[in-house]
Amino acid sequence: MASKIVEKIVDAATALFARQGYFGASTREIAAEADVTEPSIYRLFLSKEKLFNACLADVIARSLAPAQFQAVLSGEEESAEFSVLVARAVRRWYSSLSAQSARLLMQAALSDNKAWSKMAFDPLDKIIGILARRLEKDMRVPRSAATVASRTLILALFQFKIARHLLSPSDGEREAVDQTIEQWLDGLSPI
Amino acid sequence: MASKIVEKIVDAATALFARQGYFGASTREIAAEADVTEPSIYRLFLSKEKLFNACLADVIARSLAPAQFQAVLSGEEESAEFSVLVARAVRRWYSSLSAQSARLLMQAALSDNKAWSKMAFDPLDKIIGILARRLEKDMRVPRSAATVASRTLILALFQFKIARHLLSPSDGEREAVDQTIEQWLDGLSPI
Amino acid sequence: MASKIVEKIVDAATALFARQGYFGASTREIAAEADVTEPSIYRLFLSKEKLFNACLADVIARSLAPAQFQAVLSGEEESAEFSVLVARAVRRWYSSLSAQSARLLMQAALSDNKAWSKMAFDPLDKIIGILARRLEKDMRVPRSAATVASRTLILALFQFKIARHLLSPSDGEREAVDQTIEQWLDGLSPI
Amino acid sequence: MASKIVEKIVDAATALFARQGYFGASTREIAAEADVTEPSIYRLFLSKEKLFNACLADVIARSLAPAQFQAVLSGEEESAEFSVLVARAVRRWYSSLSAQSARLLMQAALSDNKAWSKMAFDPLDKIIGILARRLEKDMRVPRSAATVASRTLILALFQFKIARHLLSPSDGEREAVDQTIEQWLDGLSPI
DNA sequence: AATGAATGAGGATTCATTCAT
DNA sequence: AATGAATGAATCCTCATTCAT
Repeated sequence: MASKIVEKIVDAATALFARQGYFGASTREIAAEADVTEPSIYRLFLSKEKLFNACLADVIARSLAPAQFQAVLSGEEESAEFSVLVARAVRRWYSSLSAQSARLLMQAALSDNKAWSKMAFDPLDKIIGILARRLEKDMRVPRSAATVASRTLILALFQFKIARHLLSPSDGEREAVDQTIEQWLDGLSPI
Repeated sequence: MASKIVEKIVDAATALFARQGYFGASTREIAAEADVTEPSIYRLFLSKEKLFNACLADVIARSLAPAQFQAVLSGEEESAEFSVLVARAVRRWYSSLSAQSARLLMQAALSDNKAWSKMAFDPLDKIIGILARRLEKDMRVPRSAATVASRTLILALFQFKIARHLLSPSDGEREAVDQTIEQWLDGLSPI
Repeated sequence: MASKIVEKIVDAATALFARQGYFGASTREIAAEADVTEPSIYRLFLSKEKLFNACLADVIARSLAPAQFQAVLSGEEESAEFSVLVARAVRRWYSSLSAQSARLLMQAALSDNKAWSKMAFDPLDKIIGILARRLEKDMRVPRSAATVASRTLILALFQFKIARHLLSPSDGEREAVDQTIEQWLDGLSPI
Repeated sequence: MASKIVEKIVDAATALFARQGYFGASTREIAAEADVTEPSIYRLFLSKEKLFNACLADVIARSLAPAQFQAVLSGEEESAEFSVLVARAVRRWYSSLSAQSARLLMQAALSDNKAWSKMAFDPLDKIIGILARRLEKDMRVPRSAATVASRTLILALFQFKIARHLLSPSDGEREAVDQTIEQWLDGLSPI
């Protein structure tokens, strides 16, 4: 299992990068956390930058995959009501995203590295786009309004994922998110 | 004017911390950017941590001050319609917040330092609370729903401030925000 | 053919050592250049030092072999004039020495390792000695003068081999060397 | 005396670079030898490369300065015989060059860095040129022959400086060099 | 009040070498 | 015989911080 060590390193690095940022996490720390020597990291990832890249790609691949969102939205079960489908898709997207992943994405987004911030926001952008198109089609909301609405929901939830423990520490996350989605659906005004 | 140099340092440090994070910005860089020597920084701020603290406090003081938000909301001009007041307050809060400030706040929020993330989210939390209480009172929205709604708007706008150039590079920021607020007001369902 | 790989390694290592010196050339580079794995190098040469030794020995064996110089000098064709023989011997010695070999020898000569610098200069010393003895015998030049003269020619040519492209980049190497030898022969003053 | 430390570092570095080459001498060693901390080196020289550069420039400036050679050659004392002037100039040039300097120059010459090998050979080239022009003028030796002759002498002596202890360990350096120059002068054939 | 010089600790990265397989 | 993975030590260099002046 050669990939076992790759996984160990990516996991450790993701955790540390998410918590301390790119510059705050040292390769030494990462190696220690992954129970691996530093040169092993360099053999497998060549540089700290590329390791960060790998973590970012991993997080993106395993979380908010737009394709999956699309799939859930266009629902096999055509019978289901529109609002139910949307709620389900958004909820799944949200819960596929661990707090740690969200933090790593945000670290990437804030970094000086253009490629990384693009990588981080791209999936959000795609999700927003998919959702907007669906609103446009099914609720006859004008495109621009649909985009604004989608953006509001997705950005709010993304930010909430990062900040929840500070903004509503007592409430359950599940309920808070459900309420947010529901309320948002209620507010959608078909024309 | 001893405070002239304090200001220069805080400005330079804020810019660098916002862009590169706490660990990514070195005191050397900061000193160079502020056109000051490193020991001057230490004389005035004692440590890098305390300098970051000062930047954070400065940003918070000059941006999203909850007191101001409260003031605008409770409006001197009582005659004004509720929705107009809310829109105005939110818009002012949003535009008081430079992209750089938002990024610094986010850097603080993401940092391992509990005090900093608390400092960063506290004003958001306060704004959300103020807005929610107003919704409750004036629109007779139940407290819980009011909080959810307020949170959605504020978090979405905050995130948008950071990400705008990546999420809707073509649109004007002004319009996008106005639309977001308007739409949100439309969706508010009084009971 | 186990020796095929030995050869590949020695060739690659010689090239790299000649260009970058002992410390400047890494075993990794050498392995890559030789298209071989690093452990193979260690199996065959035991250490980097011993590999350098092997390269040095190889270069010495294949270039400025004093025995050959001696052979040419004492010439099978006894009839040939003395100066012709000398010119031929020196020219052959010179052209047996590639620029790369000369550089490797110089790297060895400059190294802190006494054994290596001795190894590098030994053949030069032998060539000088042989040439001097011949001058003494055939031209009745006193031993000391003969040594001085021989040393001048050999050292100049050796240095020229290393520096030619910087010292007379336009001229052909062949002509420059021939001229040098000729002129030197002309200057020899029999007593 | 801010320059005291610069001098200490350059001296230590020159010694180590001359003996062990650019890659063989570590900044740690250099710092220890100079009785200075590593960061001090970096404050003053910015990088190891630039430190080497400084050493090289220093050696060149203090040794084989062509201008000085020229001055001696064109001699204030016009009365002096040509051969005496030449001998004196060459002897001075030779003795201005410590063995350590010669080794550093050779290390530079052998390095992969084009700029360094050029820097190292440039003064030799200049000396050769000056000497050749003088031969041409005063001894009516054709230019090409003059260059060849000058090159032979200078390269031989330069190489001898590096190798003497290995090539004529018993003789005094002084005598060996004097003999070389004398013999060379004898061999010069005016036309 | 201000600065140039200094420093110990640590940063990322690569080294020569060895061990399983 | 050959290789991919591993490792401890060292590489160059920068950090936050302090000390004289």
